[in-house]
Amino acid sequence: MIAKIIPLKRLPKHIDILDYTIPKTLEGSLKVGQLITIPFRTSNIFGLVLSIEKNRIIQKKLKDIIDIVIQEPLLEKPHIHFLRTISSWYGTPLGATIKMGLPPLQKRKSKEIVIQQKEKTIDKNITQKPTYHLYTNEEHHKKIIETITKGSTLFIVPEKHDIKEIKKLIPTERKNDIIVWHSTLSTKQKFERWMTIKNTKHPILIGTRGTMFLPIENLENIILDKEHSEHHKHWDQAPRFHTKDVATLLSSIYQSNVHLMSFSKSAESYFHIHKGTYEEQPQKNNTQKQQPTLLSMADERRGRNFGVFANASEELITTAKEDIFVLVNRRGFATIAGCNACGFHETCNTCEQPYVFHEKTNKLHCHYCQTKKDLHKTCPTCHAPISQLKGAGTEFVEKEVQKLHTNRNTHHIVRIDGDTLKIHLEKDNKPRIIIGTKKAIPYVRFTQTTGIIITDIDKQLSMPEYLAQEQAWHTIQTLNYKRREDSAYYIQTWNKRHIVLRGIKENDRWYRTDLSARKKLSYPPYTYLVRYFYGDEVEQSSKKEAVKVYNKLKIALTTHQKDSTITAPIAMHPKYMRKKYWYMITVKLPITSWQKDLPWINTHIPQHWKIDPNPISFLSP
DNA sequence: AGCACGCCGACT
DNA sequence: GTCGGCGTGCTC
Repeated sequence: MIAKIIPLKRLPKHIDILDYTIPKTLEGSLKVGQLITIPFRTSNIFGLVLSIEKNRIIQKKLKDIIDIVIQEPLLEKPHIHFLRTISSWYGTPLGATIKMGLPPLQKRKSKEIVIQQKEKTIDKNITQKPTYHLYTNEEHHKKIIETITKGSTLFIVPEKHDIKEIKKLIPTERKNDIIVWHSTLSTKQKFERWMTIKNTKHPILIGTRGTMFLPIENLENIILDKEHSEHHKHWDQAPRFHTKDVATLLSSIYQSNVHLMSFSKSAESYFHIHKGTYEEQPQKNNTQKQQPTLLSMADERRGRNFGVFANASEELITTAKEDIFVLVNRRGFATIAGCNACGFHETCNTCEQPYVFHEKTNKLHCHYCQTKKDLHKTCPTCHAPISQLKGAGTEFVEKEVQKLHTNRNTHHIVRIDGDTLKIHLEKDNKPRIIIGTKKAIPYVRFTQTTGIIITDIDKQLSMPEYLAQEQAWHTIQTLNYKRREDSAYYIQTWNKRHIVLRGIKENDRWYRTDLSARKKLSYPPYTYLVRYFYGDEVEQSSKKEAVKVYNKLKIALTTHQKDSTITAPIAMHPKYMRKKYWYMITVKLPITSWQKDLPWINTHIPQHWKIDPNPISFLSP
């Protein structure tokens, strides 16, 4: 008798399943899903039993399985099937993917794994449509959670700090079933919690995206909260998955109900609700909070105000009795040195990213390839003096706030952005003015914040990304959701008539416009997008490789008559990153068949390429 | 990926 | 005759 074994070791994709002979002594006790030890090359390693085959002719000499580590299988068959699908979608080696569903394994510690046998429940065999819940306040949010938290439930939140908020909303009688999971747990905690999950009948698992790989059998409900958030995508490293795609797969395997919820509906969900692929839970008459006030910067200039803040914003800052939050866009767009006369701005020669001006060194910095350059005094094209372009960064805005507060000392003025390494907040009762990027939002005390200002929404709105508008929309809605009812909320803009800003008054307007633009360009949600990218130290080699794979893929797609389109290789943005030049190819698959098309296309992609299905960015990694 | 194997050139 | 450097190919 032989067995197919998945070696639990980081190995290349093509050696994911190996055959071993089953020694007579283990014949009766070997089971699918068991953790075993196998000889591999010169040492013994862990392996997982994938299948047992009784009548197969053995062609070549195979090695014997050494021993069974734990009698009770670590993973159930459906869970192995789930992880194999993940491996085929995201091109991750099977052994490494299986490990995502297992506890941290150490040779000595593995003896401590104790698994109680659980009785099997009968499959329901009906998969319902995903249900959508839009909530307008935390009370409403809590009510929804109370009605759907039945049996074993998986809560996926976009970020770690969202976990404690959900914990508060779980009905009291179910609080004992809560198990929290996130990537920063220690090895010991992960080990213990993995066993608790395995041995709890109806757990309520709350965690970030990695929680979806844990072994919850008979999963009844999958809930994705803040469904609009870009943090639902694991873009960082392989497998580059989106929680929505993984949730759909889980629900098809366990026949679980999928619930999507948010206070700000994603365009994708809007599309699915109207198409009927999602069922929207009817809204009770929940009062909507008043939307933000738009402040036209063009009008301010006409009124001879040339500052960063509109007059109303300035008044808010100078008269504040409690906290104020000033949201400024990302640093990269902050202090770009350029010419106000002709629009010239300095870009890095290697990666084509705009340079960022740093006052400390008085030089231009490229934060992608770490190069520095002296600042031109005058514009090389039109000889006008070079200045810092409008749309100031957090540092600059902080200085402006300090100016407004000279000799006052009523507030702590705190800057929180991607550069701030340690966030230091004084514990005293003195009010704060926080100047920060989106990263600062979790540190804002919304119950004592009486004013919110977004200084430069325009930069976000004009980014060359198909999701840029949507992200701006959700940022606006997030602050509106979190803010105190009686607080002031200002958005400064140069373009009051921008479609996103018009959407503030006519809710559906932005959704419809943005979706029709996406339809014209065959972008998601009308197609399923997959990006493949490749990096090389030599730019020409990277480009050549991309062209080669593109041609190969194009032939494969046409000969197999796949209903998919492919775009010619383009440089990524930034194209030089981590000492490599990056090129990419994108493929658009039909939304009805991507699940089976994706693994097929992946087989045409060479080893060292990165596979990124359902990306949140079109140009950037 | 990581390791063994083998081919070849240099050196005791 | 032996040591070691690196290119090739396999892992059950």
